[in-house]
Amino acid sequence: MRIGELAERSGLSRDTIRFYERNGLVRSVPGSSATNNYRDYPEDNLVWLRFITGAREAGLSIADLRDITAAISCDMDRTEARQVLAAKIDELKARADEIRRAIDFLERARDQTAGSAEG
Amino acid sequence: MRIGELAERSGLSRDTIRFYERNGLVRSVPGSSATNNYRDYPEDNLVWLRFITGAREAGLSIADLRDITAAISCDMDRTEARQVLAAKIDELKARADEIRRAIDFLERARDQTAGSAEG
DNA sequence: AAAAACAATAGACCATGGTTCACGGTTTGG
DNA sequence: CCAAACCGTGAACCATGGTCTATTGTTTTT
Repeated sequence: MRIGELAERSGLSRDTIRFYERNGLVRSVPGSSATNNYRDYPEDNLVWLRFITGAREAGLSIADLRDITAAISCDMDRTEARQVLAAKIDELKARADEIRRAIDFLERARDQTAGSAEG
Repeated sequence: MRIGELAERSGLSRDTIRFYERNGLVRSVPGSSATNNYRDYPEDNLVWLRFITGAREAGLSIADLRDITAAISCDMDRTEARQVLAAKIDELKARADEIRRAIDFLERARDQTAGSAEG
């Protein structure tokens, strides 16, 4: 599909998709037409962009996602790929821990800010 | 304590602390000297900055933390404060969910990138 | 008392992650 | 056929979250 359709269906803007592509997060192939240089974005980009979007919300950087894309696209040998993925998984787990701590802190603070029906 | 000591003991730079202060994340009071305008940073800023640092790693923005600081500093009435805190807690929980999903995805990808001893 | 360290303020600077704009070419709908 | 919508490219622009650099004045240290 062309970029406009991908944008429409992924909910991202054309510009964001192009930005991701420039940074190695999205892959496309030359389109079939000889009269233009429109690119073709394979269907699986839809699933992929859903992951990317979630991963961005999870706090992974563009650089992180470039590495992950390379690892999953077999741009590197299996050993390296697994190392990259393991490293990002660890990063995410560390972030999850920070979040748990922050939630704890905030819940305690909220509970100390007693309700309006307090004595 | 003065900003240098706070920086030293918190592990943040003076500049970062001043930046946080400008943005309402840190509070200080005028120092006791009449000959300068050095500010005094109460001891509890140490605990507070530890939270701030963790919360930043957890993905809360400066704006989020400004709101949280205001809520916890009783700059607003209890009802509003509890609402703010509840909203930030929800935000963090949503992010935690995204992280779980991303970890799932990456672990599956890692496991499909079979080990070097594969067939 | 003079140098070195520290403080406050203001403004410039930087990286990240997009977004917008200007341009020329292509396709598509009426 | 021709305007509207689409595409690719490149560069400018923007907000966020700091960081660095003067500049000026105040302790501390020697």
